[in-house]
Amino acid sequence: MSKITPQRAVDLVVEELRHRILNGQYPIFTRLPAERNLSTEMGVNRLTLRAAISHLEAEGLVQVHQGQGITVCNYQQTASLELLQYISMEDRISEITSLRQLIIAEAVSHACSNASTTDVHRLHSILERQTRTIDDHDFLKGDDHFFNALIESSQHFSLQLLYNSVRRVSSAHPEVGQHILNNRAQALGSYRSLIKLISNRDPLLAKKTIMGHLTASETIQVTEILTR
Amino acid sequence: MSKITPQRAVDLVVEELRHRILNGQYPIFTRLPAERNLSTEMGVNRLTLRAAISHLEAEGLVQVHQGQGITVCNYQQTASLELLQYISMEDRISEITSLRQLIIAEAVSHACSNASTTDVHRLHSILERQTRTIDDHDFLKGDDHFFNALIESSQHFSLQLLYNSVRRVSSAHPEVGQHILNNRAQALGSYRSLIKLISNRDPLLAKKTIMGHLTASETIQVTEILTR
DNA sequence: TTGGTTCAATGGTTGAACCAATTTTAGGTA
DNA sequence: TACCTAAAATTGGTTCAACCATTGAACCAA
Repeated sequence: MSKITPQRAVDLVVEELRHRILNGQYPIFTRLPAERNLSTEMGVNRLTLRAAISHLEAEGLVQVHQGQGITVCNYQQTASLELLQYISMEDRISEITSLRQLIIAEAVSHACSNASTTDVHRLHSILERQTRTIDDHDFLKGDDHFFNALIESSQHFSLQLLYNSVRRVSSAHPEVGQHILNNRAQALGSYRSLIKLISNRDPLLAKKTIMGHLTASETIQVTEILTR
Repeated sequence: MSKITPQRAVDLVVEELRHRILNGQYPIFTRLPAERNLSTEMGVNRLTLRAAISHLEAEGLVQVHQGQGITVCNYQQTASLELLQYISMEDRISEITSLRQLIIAEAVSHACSNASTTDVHRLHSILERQTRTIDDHDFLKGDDHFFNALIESSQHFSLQLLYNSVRRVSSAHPEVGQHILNNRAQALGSYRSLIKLISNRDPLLAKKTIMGHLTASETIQVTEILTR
């Protein structure tokens, strides 16, 4: 059960400022109001505002220079994937799902080389549990669990970190989760397929299969693997 | 010319704490010393320490709960790619280069559909300039410039953000840049190839070419395109 | 044992003050 | 007028001391 902690003042300030920046209220390369003015306007102490600025700095949204002020970054070139959590994706949902696909393909490919038999068993047991999961929320948690386990078994640290961002972005945009729920059967099928591909231990074939770049003969081969 | 600003106290604290966390001096799931003690130990005011904590929180390294303390996150599951800037990559350099490759493949594929003729001209002119660039540092800047332009022309916002992280990680690890410099001719050749693939406007073929997943007939086709 | 109260520890916030870097302004000089 | 310089104003950086809010543990009473 998640605890509902009333947000800290600093969090509210972070959200408000982020919102203003992403809305263009504080355009790129312009300066924010001076700390003293901004803190007064937002009804918090200057130090609270500064903690918020420190946070936004870490997100790549602003840059601070003593004596010069706080400048809005061209975040398209400074921010990271984390930014997607906070912007409306609308027609860009496909960007995330395709990115996710890309990551999975790469992860499975590496898992073919690096996954232990324990890893494979773990994936099987998660799949098993998912099969019996009815509740929507639980299913999404299980789905995340599966892919986390998959990526862990690839032993690819960079992919793991990348997937962390994708996961957060996904959960910030309910459409992504809904898409999974709308295709449960397909999801369960893909779990099974991915596990089989990993068990087959052919990195290149796995990648091609997931990305759909197969030749005719490869297609036959894969069909055989998946129906085995 | 980059200005050498003496680091702020808060930056030094951020670096020190990050170092302690990544070194395991503050193990995962354990609590940091209380703010009052930690700030005293580090010789800064509690508020300066708090600004640093706010930064580390944004990086996904710690979690703060009032009355409970500051807890070190299991950053393998909470941090983003940005973390790679701060850890020794050693044998993981290939992870970054392959990730970069993956991004480029996806970007070129999208550029095939979305790049304007202006974009292509721009890529040509960057390539032109790179050909005449001698200085190592300038070459790396041009290289970055080229791929930035490439990814911009893909009009894939998520990829752009992702590439931002990869760029920062790369420049944090000199080996990556050195690898490029050691293969200049190859780099220039790949620029040329990528431009041609984009001009050819075949997303799937471009992707397969870059990822090396080609059939015999496709190989012939690509050879023809690249020598055109 | 259960339930509530108290208390100590910890983070959250505030106000005022002063330091440091930068920009702007005012004045003077050529 | 044009340019340089020094003073002043602006802006972020840091510190101190105090108090608020939440949490967990210890304690006590039913």
